[in-house]
Amino acid sequence: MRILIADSDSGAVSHLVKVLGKSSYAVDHVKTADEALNMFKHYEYDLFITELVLSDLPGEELIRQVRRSRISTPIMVLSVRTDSPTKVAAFSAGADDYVTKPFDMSETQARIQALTRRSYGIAESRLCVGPLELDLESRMVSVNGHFLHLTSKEYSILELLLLRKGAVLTKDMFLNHLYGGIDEPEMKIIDVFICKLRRKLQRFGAEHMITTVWGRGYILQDPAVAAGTSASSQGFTEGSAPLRQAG
Amino acid sequence: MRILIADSDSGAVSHLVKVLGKSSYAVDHVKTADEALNMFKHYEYDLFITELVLSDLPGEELIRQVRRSRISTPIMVLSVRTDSPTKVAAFSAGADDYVTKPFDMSETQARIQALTRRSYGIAESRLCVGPLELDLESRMVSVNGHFLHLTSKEYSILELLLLRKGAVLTKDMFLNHLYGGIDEPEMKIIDVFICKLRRKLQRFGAEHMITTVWGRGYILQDPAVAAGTSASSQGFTEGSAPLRQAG
DNA sequence: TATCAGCGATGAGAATACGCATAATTTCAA
DNA sequence: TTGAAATTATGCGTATTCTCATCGCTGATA
Repeated sequence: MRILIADSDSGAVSHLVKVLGKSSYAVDHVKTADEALNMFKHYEYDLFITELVLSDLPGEELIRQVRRSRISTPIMVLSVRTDSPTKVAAFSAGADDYVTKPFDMSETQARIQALTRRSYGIAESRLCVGPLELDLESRMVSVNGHFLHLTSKEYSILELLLLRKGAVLTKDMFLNHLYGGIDEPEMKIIDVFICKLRRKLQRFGAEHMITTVWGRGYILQDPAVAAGTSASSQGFTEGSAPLRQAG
Repeated sequence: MRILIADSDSGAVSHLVKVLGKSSYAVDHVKTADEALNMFKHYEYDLFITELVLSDLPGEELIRQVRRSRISTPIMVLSVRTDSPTKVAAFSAGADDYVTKPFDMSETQARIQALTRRSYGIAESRLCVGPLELDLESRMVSVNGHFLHLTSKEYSILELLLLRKGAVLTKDMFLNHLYGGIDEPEMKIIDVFICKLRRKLQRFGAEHMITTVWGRGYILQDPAVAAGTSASSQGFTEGSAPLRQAG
């Protein structure tokens, strides 16, 4: 899960950055609107958190520019200003949430969670596919009722697979989901993690859930459902369900 | 835009109902969780606003039940409770926003707008022509319900054909779609892929879908529909239509 | 009808991607 | 600081796909 934070102040926000980092969010932290816009040019984010007062541009204008660039990433505003007109202006510029400083850490985390899952069109924090269950909040993963011990990266990969189940995900997408803009490792590690994930899933009887799509990437499917199709190596249900929940 | 509000208290909320009604939202107002669940059975909403304290069920439990019914409508909680654990619990049950009473009307309206505007514009990822179906997300292709195993390039070609169905596509277009200008192989390769595609489609009864336009390129059509229509649809017509089916 | 360019089909070698093991490096808690 | 776990890098055998050369055929044109 990838977050961009634009904030010049280094107080409570830097604490937030740390907390999020430890929750295995990939956080990029910039100090100016210009830097933020630049990051948006190169990377995709699941959430953008911004101050309203940045040195080079009013935050509200920044939000407007982001939206004008057709970036639909959810935006959370963090600000000391509590007056209603300011809030309304932020929302109408394109913000999705507004949190006033000083903020309560756990509430803010909950809001961040709500915004990120919503950006995938998902309403619940528990995701299921066949025998596999993943809870976005507690980061617990179970297969047929057995809880798996996943490392942070393994979890992140499985998380993305579940958030976008039924879609082919390229290694680029995984890299983007797992790492901050700078110093991404080589693409080849993704298949190492996939390999490890598969083995852990298999240990409790969840085989053939992660399918390789040659030359493209990987896709997560319920093997029980996919089994119905004979001729192809990668089956899928006939007349299958809509891939995205309305939201 | 359709909104369901569950609230037993008739003070500020009834004012909200009025205001929203005037803003051309269609608002249904119920007083109990039971009524709310009943409404969800019969109607679809773009937003659900609920109190946390309802006479028959804790609001948090109501949210959970809604989510369990696979209803992914955004949920806003309105409550007098301001403590962080309560908020976190609401979010984790599946809420998308939490507003404390007494609430500021204009801010709340802005939040409502932020929640509802996201429900627009969900892209359709499935393309169909006759017996042929292609899903852009999962890259699955089926013919008469049989799933095909296509290689990466084969898929890309079929994808372009479907995205621009009914139009003549030149080999240049295919090359550009497949290689994006860098390291392009010989143009002849397109023939090869088209040939392989045709054979795979044929295997499951989809014949004559990809038609050759001599000297120009290829076109995808539903054979059942195209039977009557000659290929005058492209503005490329030079006398009689030079169409030929491969055998 | 002759001629020529475009198309269909095939198969084999080249190129590429993948799975997995293992090794090297980093991180983090004790 | 040290040791264990996690992360990253590398290497290689295997599997799959891509590409090209080739040949026979088709349609356009004069």
